[in-house]
Amino acid sequence: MTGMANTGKIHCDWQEGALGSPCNACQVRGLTICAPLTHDDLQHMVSIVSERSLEPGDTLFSEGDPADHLFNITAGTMMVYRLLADGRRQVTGFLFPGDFLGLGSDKIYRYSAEALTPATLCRFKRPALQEALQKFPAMEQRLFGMASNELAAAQDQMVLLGRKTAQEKLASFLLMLSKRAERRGQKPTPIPLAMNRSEIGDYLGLTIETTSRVFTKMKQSGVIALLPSSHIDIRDFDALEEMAEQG
Amino acid sequence: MTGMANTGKIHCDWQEGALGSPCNACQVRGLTICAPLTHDDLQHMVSIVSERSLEPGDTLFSEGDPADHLFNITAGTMMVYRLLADGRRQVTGFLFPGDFLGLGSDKIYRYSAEALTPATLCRFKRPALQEALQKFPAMEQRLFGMASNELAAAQDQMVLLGRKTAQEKLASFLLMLSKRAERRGQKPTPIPLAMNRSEIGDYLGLTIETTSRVFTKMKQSGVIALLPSSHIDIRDFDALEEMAEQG
DNA sequence: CGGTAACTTGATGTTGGTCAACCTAGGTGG
DNA sequence: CCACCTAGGTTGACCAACATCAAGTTACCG
Repeated sequence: MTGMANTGKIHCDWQEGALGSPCNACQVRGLTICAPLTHDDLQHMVSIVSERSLEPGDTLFSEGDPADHLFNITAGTMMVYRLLADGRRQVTGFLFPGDFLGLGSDKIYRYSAEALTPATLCRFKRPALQEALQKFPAMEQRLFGMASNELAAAQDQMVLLGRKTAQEKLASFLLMLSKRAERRGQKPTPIPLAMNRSEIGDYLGLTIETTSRVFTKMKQSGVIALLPSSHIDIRDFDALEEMAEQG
Repeated sequence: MTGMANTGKIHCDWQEGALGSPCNACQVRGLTICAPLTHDDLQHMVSIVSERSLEPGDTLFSEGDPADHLFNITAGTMMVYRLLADGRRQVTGFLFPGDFLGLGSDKIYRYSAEALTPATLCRFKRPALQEALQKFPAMEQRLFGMASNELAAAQDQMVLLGRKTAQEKLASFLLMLSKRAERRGQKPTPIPLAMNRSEIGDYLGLTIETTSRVFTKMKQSGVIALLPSSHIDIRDFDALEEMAEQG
C-alpha cells in the first residue's frame, strides 16, 4: 500500500556548476564517482555538473520519466521505489551521500526517487557524463565498481526478501544502516532513521504494523533502544547479528 | 531449505583457447560481451579465453571461493544462489547463453553457481579480461550495459519477492523465461523448464508445495499446459500478464 | 494547547508453510 | 520387456507467521 501522494513542489533550483560549484571543496568526494579524479580533472567535472537541493518528500524523478540525467548524492537520504499497478510499493533502496543514482536506467527511469530528508545532489547530463567517463578511465572503473557493489547489495536484499523472517529482516536492515553509516565516517550507533515505519516496511516486504511490532519486541529484549527524533541505539551488536542470521 | 548436496565431479577439462577455440564460429556471440568486437579483436579474445563444459549438478564455483575468473555462458542453463547459515536457499538468478557470470564479486564469489543442464562457458582470468576491456572500449560499454540490465532485473525481482502473491510470482517468472527465450531467438512458447520445483520455489521465495499448487491451478484454469519433459506451454499470454500484475 | 500524522497495540483473518501421504515418470537390473 | 526403485511432483490436513481491520496513543508543530 502506501501509495504516498507526491506533493512534489518542483521549485526548479538547479545551479550551473560554473557559478559557485565547489567540487574542490566537496566534503564527500571520497565517496562519489569523483573520488579518483585529480585536481585538474575536477575542473572538467565542474563544467558539466549542476547542483540541486531537495526538501523531504520532493520527487527527483518518477518511474517512466525520460532518463536524461544521472546523479550523485552529496547530502541527505533518498529513497528509490517501484509501484505495482494497484499501488503496492517496493522500496528498492535507500541512498546516502556518495551514492550514485540512475544506474540501471535506459531511456526511461524504471523507478522513482524521492528525498526523505533535505538533500543535495550533483546532476550530470547523460551524454556529458558518458564523455567524462571516456576521458577519465579511473572514474569509469570507479563507477563500475559502485555498480558491482550495488549488484551485490541487490542479491543480499533478495535473500532477505525471499527467505528471512520479519525479525531477521529488521535486524539485517539495522545492521546495514549501521555499517553504511560507519563507511561514511559516522559512528555505528546510534543510527538516525530518516525513514518511517511505512518506508521500512515497504523496503523489507512487511506491513507497517509488523514492522512496528518487531521494533517493539527488539526494544523489549534490550537489543536496541528507541531514542528521541527517530534515532536507534544498537545496544547489543552481537545479538543483532545473531538475529540477522547472515549467510 | 533444499541445501542440495553437491556431488560435483570436477573433471577439470578447461581447454586453452588457442587450441580449437572458435570465437569466430561462436553461435551466441551477439549475446555475449564479445558482441561488439571485430574479427581482429576476436583474435585477442581467443588468446585469453578457455572453455569448459559442465554436466547437470556440477558446481562452477561456490560462495567464498576466490573470484579469480569471470565467465560468459555459451550453452545451457546455470543457476546462482546464496545460502543462509541454516540452509535456507535463495536462488538469485538463472543464466542462459550469452549471460555474463561473475559480476558483483570482489576478491571472493558471494554466491554459488551450478549447472542445471549440460553447459559450456568461456572463462577469463580477471586481470586478462580487465586488460581486454581497456583495449576494447566497446566491450567495456557492452559489459556495463549488461550490468545495468542485471541491476534492473534485480529490482524487478525485489518487487516480486517483497510484494507479489504466489500466483503473481509464478506468472511473472514464466513470462520472464518466455521473454528471455525470445530474446535468444527462440519461440516464446513452449518453454523448456531446466529447473525443478524446488529451484523455482527458492527463486520465488516459495516452498516447493506452494509452487506445485500454483502450477496446478494455472493448468486447471487453462492458462498454461504442462507438456512432457518439463516443457510449459503458455496458452494465454494475456491472462498470464494479467496475473503477473506488472507495475 | 489543540491538531494531525506517525506509531503502537489488539483482535481476527488469510496466505502460504509444514508435515505427511501418495502418485508418476524415468531409469535400472533381472 | 517388465517390475521395481527412486527422485521429483502432487495433494490434503493442519498450522503459524504475517496481514488486515480497528482502536488507541504518542510526539511533533503551529
